[in-house]
Amino acid sequence: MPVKLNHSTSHGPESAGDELLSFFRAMADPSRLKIVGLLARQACAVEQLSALLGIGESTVSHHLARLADAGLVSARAEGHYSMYSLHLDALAAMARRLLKTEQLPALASGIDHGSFDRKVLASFTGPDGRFTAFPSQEKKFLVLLRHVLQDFRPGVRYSEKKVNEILSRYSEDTAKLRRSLVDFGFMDREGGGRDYWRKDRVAPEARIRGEAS
Amino acid sequence: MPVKLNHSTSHGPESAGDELLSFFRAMADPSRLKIVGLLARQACAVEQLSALLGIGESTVSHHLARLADAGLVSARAEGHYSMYSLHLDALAAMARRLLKTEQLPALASGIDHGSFDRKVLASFTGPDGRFTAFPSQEKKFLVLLRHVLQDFRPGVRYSEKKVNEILSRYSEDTAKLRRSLVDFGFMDREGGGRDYWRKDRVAPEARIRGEAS
DNA sequence: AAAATGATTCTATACGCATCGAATCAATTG
DNA sequence: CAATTGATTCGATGCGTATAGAATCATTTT
Repeated sequence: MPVKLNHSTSHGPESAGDELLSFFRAMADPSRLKIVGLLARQACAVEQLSALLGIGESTVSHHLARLADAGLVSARAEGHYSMYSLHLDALAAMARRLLKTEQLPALASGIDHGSFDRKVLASFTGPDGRFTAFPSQEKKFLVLLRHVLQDFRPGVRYSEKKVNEILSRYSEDTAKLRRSLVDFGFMDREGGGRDYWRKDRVAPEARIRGEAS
Repeated sequence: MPVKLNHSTSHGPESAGDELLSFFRAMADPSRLKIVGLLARQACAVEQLSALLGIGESTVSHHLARLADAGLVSARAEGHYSMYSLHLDALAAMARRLLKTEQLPALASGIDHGSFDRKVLASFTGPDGRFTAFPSQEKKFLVLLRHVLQDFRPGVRYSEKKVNEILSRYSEDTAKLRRSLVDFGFMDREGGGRDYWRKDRVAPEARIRGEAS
């Protein structure tokens, strides 16, 4: 008897795509696809499906159990037989999920979006925290810039001397870092370089704290 | 470089569900589902996906090749990178297919719908072609009735004597066969059993030939 | 009650494939 | 040109699972 399991009982970090995953795995088999096709026309018993597909009854039973786990079919006893029927609504629900493209990124939930940055930083910083080199790839260079930017507080004005002091923690080439921070829009300046400040690229509530280093 | 293959070039008995099958198999993996989720937001390079997913670059390359085979992603060279992007339209096309329930039975194309009948006949007929027993299951008994019905021509009237003669090829219990043929609507009769004829359950063009056995 | 039958479970077995590491390729940077 | 780097391919390994057959269970028929 196929166990009915749904209602993800929240006993762990159930990813948003887990339901979709079991759905796809249930459909990712030629025999099961044919079973779905046959059950779409009419409910069938195991024996009949076995004859139609040309595979053993035990195999069919196994496939049906798998489809039932995904909530796609269910059996009801009818006389001596157990007739399996397709749940068209469940199938349609999954299909509609795929059409809502705006919530497709939820499939990537549980992804650590900082892991790439961390990997890049690990490659280009020594054990003292200073940069060993500047990556040639712009995408990775931006990672370094965002990293040094964290030493500047939003809403605080820094003199060029102070900026260089902070940047010198990471590299001797403070000029390149300073210029790049402005070029890529991470910082802005006034008076031809007298004052620098971090441009607001951060969530509003993070601006409350006004401390300077 | 992922090869672009579509337009099923009709080089064989391509089952209607083959496209769907490769689609499902492409999506039936947790890593690939996450890749789809990430690419739904923005195009990515292999290196970045590898870092985000925490799996090797070679593995990611393999997964992307699989998704590309299913027509779900494609790569375009951008500088030194090859940026992979998602084909939202292909994904939507598959989803819409699942919603058209009336053509779901096409998934079972290539199924021999007579195999069940043949199996039943083989179980209940001896080498001489006569029935060894009557199946107790109604569904199987109907198979036998349809079988003997083929010895009667549409549009021809048979006397009860002639009917019994034909039925006696299969079983001594001609009365049960004759009565069942009428009860289940395969044949009709007139004059309280004087004349019998096959009821028209067959395609119209098959009625043209009027021969009697 | 005994026999038959449809279905499920159990046990192997074999194939597919996800994964990694190494080798290779291609393009860029120095 | 040499070195680096991103990407792909290749070889090997381990896990998952599709499948068949035997055993078991439950129901029905005789």
